[in-house]
Amino acid sequence: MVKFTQPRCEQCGSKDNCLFNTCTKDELQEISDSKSCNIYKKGQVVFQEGSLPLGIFCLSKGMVKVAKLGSSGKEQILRIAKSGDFLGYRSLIGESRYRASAIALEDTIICLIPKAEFLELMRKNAMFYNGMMKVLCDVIESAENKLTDIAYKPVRGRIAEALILLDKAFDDREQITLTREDLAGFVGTVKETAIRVVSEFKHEKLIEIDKRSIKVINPEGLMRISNLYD
Amino acid sequence: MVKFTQPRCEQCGSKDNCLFNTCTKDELQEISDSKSCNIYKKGQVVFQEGSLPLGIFCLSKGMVKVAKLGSSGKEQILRIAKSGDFLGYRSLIGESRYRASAIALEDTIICLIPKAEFLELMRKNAMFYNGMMKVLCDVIESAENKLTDIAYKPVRGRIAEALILLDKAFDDREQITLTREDLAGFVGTVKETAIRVVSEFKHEKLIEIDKRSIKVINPEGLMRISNLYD
DNA sequence: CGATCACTTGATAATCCTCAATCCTTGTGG
DNA sequence: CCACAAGGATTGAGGATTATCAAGTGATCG
Repeated sequence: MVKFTQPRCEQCGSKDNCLFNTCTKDELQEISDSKSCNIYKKGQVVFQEGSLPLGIFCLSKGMVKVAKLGSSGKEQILRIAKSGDFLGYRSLIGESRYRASAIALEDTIICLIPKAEFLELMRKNAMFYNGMMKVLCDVIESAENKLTDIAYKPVRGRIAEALILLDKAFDDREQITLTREDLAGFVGTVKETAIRVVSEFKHEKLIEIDKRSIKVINPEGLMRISNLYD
Repeated sequence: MVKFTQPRCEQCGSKDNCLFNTCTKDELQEISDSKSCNIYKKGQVVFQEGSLPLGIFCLSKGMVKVAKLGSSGKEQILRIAKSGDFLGYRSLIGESRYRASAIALEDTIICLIPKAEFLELMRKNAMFYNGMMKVLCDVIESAENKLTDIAYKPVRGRIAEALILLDKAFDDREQITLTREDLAGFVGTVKETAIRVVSEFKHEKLIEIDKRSIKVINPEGLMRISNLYD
């Protein structure tokens, strides 16, 4: 275990694209004082489907997949969280166990804000409360879109769409560094099928492959494929 | 058009299983004064995907499907709302257009509470605000479950699961009166496939069919089939 | 430099969709 | 009250899509 000084929200590199930007200086200080931060290595589990939430996680640096186990042990990735995003709020607010697991896609820094502190903040800060509500609405929207896509859009269209989404999500890296298996889990198919489609896209010059990472070079083309089935 | 006296929340048959049960007498009166109610006949559209929300709908009597259009015009049913349920809150709170349509499954009575009134209520009544938040969390949970099921659980398992869910949703009727096409839309398949599976379940004595409606007679058996693929 | 993990490819098979034809139920107008 | 129209339910055949299984190859890392 690396020695590591607990970072404070005030200095956090993600403080601007985080809902905590609705907080006052005092509130931020209180959060900083009460939270506890951790380094999670690639592949490490942040929280596990079925366990009880003790607070909410705030992703300071890195990327995390939020996934559920589906039939025959296949993993459905619900969303990919980036720095500044919260994790585990649904279970905390909904007062239930985690319905999905969170797993680091790379080495990350994640802080845990205790439940009491988070609820207190929601009570006190209306902007924060409203912001959380908007976040919940966005999550609903994207889940329902994904649901509809998986139901009726063929894999080819879903992967085209996913690559466009991921291209935006990974914008600071210029490349999508997801495993083929994770990409498959993201669109609800299996590794082999994902590989075949990705390989098609490469031949069609819609993407380029550098080692394992994918670089989108023709987003319009992907968009067209995605919308072919609308 | 039938003449029809505007019902008031205080007398609404669904007032107990409605979030408005967190409201004070005064608040309820204010809502009643500001809302406008309507009869929607079976098949009638309550609101349309893509249009702008003017308020939230409260379902006083009847059942409504909330559905999105998927690829090649297929309809994905996101959820089925019952009396006491709200409709259209996601778009209102998320400040977006409707991402799905709501269509009456039978003759219904639905009230429209103006946006301003609803937002005012959220501001004033913390219990109501909290209740809405819980509702949003529940919607996320069920959307994500459905998403995962559609991704990896075969149709047979999905229909078994849906019949159990619908059996509860339709509890006051003892029968599930969905069209086969709606059932198909609910689980993300096509009419013919749904028909075949339903017919299998009938032969396996898990359900009975009376005219068009489905009656679950062996929920455990359906549950077993649903979980076969977990 | 072996070993592990990710990626790739091909053959095969299961699942599910599409299309087309037909039947049954329900409601409606004469 | 009956005939007919319309919509829903059903069935079968055929085919497309996607999953599964097996057998590799290439990359990465201690």
